Amino acid sequence: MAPPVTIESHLQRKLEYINEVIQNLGLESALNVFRLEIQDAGENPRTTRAGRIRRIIRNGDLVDGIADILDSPALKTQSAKTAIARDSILMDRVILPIVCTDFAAEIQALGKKITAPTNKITPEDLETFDIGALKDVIVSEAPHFFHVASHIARSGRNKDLDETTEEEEDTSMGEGSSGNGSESDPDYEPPSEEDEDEDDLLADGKEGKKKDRELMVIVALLILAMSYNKFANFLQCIVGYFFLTTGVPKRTTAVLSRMRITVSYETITRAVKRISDCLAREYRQCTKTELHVQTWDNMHRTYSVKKRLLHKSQHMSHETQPFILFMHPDSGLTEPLRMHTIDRTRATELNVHHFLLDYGHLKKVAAHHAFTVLWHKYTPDIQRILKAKNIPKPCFAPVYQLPIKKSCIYPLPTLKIDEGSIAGNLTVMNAIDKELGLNGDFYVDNNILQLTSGDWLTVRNTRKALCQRVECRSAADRREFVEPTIGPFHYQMAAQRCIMGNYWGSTKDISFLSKSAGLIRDNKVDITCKQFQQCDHLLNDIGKGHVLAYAIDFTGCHSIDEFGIWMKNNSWTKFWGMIEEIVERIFNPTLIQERRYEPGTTKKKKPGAPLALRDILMYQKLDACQKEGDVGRLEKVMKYFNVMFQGSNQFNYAKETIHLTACLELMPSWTFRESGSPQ
DNA sequence: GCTAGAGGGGTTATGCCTCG
DNA sequence: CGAGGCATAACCCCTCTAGC
Repeated sequence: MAPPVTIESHLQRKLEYINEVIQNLGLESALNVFRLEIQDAGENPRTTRAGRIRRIIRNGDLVDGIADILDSPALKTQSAKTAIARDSILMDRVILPIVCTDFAAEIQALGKKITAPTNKITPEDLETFDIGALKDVIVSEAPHFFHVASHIARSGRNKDLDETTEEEEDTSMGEGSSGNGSESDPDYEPPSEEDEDEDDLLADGKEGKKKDRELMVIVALLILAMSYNKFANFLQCIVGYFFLTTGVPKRTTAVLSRMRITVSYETITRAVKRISDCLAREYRQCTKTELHVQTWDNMHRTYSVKKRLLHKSQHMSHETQPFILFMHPDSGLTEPLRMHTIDRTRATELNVHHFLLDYGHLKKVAAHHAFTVLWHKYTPDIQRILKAKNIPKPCFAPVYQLPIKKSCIYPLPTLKIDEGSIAGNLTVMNAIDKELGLNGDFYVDNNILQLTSGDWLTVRNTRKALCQRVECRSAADRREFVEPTIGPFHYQMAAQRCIMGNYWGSTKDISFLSKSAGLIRDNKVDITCKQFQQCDHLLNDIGKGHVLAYAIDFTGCHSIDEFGIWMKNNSWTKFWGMIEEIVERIFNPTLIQERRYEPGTTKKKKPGAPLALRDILMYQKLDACQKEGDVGRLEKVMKYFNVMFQGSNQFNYAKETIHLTACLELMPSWTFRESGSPQ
């Protein structure tokens, strides 16, 4: 079939012809001829030919010669590759050593590129860590090995790796190592298909849980690289840092470091020290020029230490943990605040009308939250009735929404100071200034307003400390530049405590929170609200339950199933009317009174589910507007809790809410009181 | 029944050795 | 020559048990 070979034929055709001739002789490949010669030389060592071959092997020409043969265009044909791959002696004795030498060189070269000396590592290395970038390094430094490893892990199947023509070793290795991979071999195909099925199953069944074979290959290669060179520890360093920061026990790290999945524990601590030094330098630099908020809070720990006391007994340790907060670079808030942006004297204008509640707004928000509860339970039904009327899903328009950006937080070294006292607070402020390398004169000279933050105790003590200093001579000593502000999170905690205190009650009454907590066997929740998250979940769940209960009550249904049927057969007007009715009931004082007392008497009926629902809906709103960054709504809902705090024993919060209202509405030269969303 | 101390589990710091 | 890892000291905490 093929054209006859003549002297003018193309070189490729000539080589193919030689190949054909060798195969017709039953010798399979040119390399096989060479192998037979070596064998022959072994059997008849006294011949001159054997001596020549020994010399070739001794001089190292053999490897070069084989490599030349492998590089020859003749071996680009599939039949030649198959011939080599099938020749086990040739594979084991000749090709494998050549290939392995190349692979070792690749891995060593790779090792030089991924070092991360732990006393040179920087925070940027951690931030910019990207497994994709590591893969790029691997592909550029160890392309052949990566190719082979991908083949073994069968991660590169879908890519057209088989089309590559530049490396014969790999293709032959790949086929050779996966069981003489030719089409005729029956052992080869079935596992492949089975494997593929498993892959599909994984992809269908568990979304996002598919095996990341490429990642496995990358990690395997990086571990191999570390076996040559312990300094090739980039990935291991990152993993180790992750372990240390997530509280993995040292013994676990020790085990994994033996497998070179991480570096050793000592190395990790060195890296952590180095990183903390870097960060300290960074925040010291940034605090001089950028807007930042100094936050601190106290930590009480009980120590049971023998050595530090004469008698072994528990003692309380008071420590303070300061933080520095920077705004996100994109938020546009990087300039420090200046002194003239606030006018403290305007606080005297504070009047009772600043605390009047906007009931219309609160009702609207409550209706929205009640709607959300029903939406989550009856989404298809509500969607259907919305579609029938062709109206969009009601959503609450933000009042004044700030863009939510992640701020940058640096923890400062923990101070052995109790900030519970006024003097302690001053000490904390001085210690922070010392840590940052700033002093009072810096703020005064640059006309900078320094924000501090914390819980209400911190804020109160800071302010009292400032009051004590009012007689100092210089502005720097008076610390006039300090403006304490509160974090809404502590506000929410106080609101939670207040609600819990109001409705905790006894375990005997079904409408009290303690009964509900007991019913679901939630023993982490208590009246002190030590477990914020648990209490949060309980309040939200009870809020949902109350909304549903009200809805069932209003529609005259007797069970939740009946209400489900009602939801299927109603109109939008009836549905929304029901929600408005619920809100009206919980916000109307007359209706509440009627519910609370027996008609015409002062005898109390069962206490306040409507009030509890109202407070919980307001609490949910407080939570939601914090999450959405809606300062306008926050301001309105804070007034609701302000009134509540005034009647509670949360004295600090009662007082500070008033102060906060002045801070928000009167003192600054800017305002949050725009109507509607700024965008 | 109480208590001191042994002993084991665990963490952190540091000196020293090895190896790239 | 310096980074990484090992061995070890120092320390804390908890539990168990012998001895009173």
